[in-house]
Amino acid sequence: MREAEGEARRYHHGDLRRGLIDAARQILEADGPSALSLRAVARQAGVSPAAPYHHFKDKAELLGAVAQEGWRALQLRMIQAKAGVSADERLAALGVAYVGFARENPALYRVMYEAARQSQATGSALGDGQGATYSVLRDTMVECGGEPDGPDLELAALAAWSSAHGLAEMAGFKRFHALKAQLGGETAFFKAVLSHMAVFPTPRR
Amino acid sequence: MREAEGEARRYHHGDLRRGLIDAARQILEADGPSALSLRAVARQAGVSPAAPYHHFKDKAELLGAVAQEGWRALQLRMIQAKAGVSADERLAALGVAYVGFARENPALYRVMYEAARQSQATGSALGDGQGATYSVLRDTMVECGGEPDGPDLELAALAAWSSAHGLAEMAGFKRFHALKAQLGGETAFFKAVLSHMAVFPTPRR
DNA sequence: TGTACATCAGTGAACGCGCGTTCACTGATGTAC
DNA sequence: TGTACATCAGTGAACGCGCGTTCACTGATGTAC
Repeated sequence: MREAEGEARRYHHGDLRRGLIDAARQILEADGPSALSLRAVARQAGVSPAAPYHHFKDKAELLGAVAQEGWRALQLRMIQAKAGVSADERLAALGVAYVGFARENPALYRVMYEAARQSQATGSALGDGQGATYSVLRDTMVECGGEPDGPDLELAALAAWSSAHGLAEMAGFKRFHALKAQLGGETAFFKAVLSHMAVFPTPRR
Repeated sequence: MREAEGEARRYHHGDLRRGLIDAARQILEADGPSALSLRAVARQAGVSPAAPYHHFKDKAELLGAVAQEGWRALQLRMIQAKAGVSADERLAALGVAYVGFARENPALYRVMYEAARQSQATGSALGDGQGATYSVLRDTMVECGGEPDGPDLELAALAAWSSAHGLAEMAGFKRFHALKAQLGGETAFFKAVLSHMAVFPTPRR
């Protein structure tokens, strides 16, 4: 399908920039990162292959925008997750939120890291979504009693971030399906694994 | 350059299968996974684009072989790392070995996981290098006092595997360069981060 | 040891494909008077 | 309110490219006698 809605096709799209980013996400969800070409995005948005160039300098810039929105969404989800949770459960909540997001949007998640690596390689920080998201974790660690600005806080934050990222990537492997089922679902599974990582303290009940 | 050695060019390569896999690794090291096309591999091996088809069914099979060798190498490195190390330091040694390998061969490491995901998606287990490597970790956990075959062992092994994988992916970000330098090098850095993860017990000195 | 021949492992040209990007263009919109 | 015109946001055709794969071929190798 070329159009999401039955609306009459207009020569001017209205907000094609938005439309292109949405189209990219639809492609990611449906066919994964390898299907994400500029032409495919234009096709999905119902527009000619040249149209995107009025809104993005090149393919990299479009992908960067998609990634940036992804980081922003993850960040918001983490902020929501920690709201109203007691200090000793806050980090665990953050971890579950992080891994949950990554598992629900695996292709987008991949693109987010690809963009972060890319923007580091090219030196362009173009809206450092990864940095802002990482800050949410570090701030939370301080709230939960971490010594601010010491190497120990940084180490703990990196350990937590790594653990969550690693789990997000591993959770997709069939090898762990049985374990997941045994524990009664994704969320319980995430909690259980995270509770084995010292940086995600979970009060044992 | 088309030939690595000054040896006279022979019509028959001798062991082109080997040569192609080596060529692939050279490309990975030099230009990363995105440069890894069948044609590029043939070029690097000094052979026509059609030649690889006498040794591999298609591109996926070649990449699978490269990945398989990578998993095997990682496995050996882990086995070496744990040899002759006392039980209470064995897991930490394994973690350092794992992360070290991934950091020294980042492009190969990426291809290894790509292949693992792929072979899971297509159902073909074609030499499950990831499985064998994971087993080294799980076996080590049992040696170090884990209850065999319980869900707890599986959880701990997954937690450790995730942590190491996550750290391997994060260690490349500039964000952590200062911390790495502060701790005095890669290995010390890996040890420090891993020691924050409960599943990698490190005796504090 | 020499020769005929089957088999193996290469070649090189060609295929169709989808890609990112550019270009001259045109239809729609908004603003000045 | 109507009209001229600049600007904006599209079109569609074309570019060159590298890709994976196939094909008919040929040079090299090894085996039977």
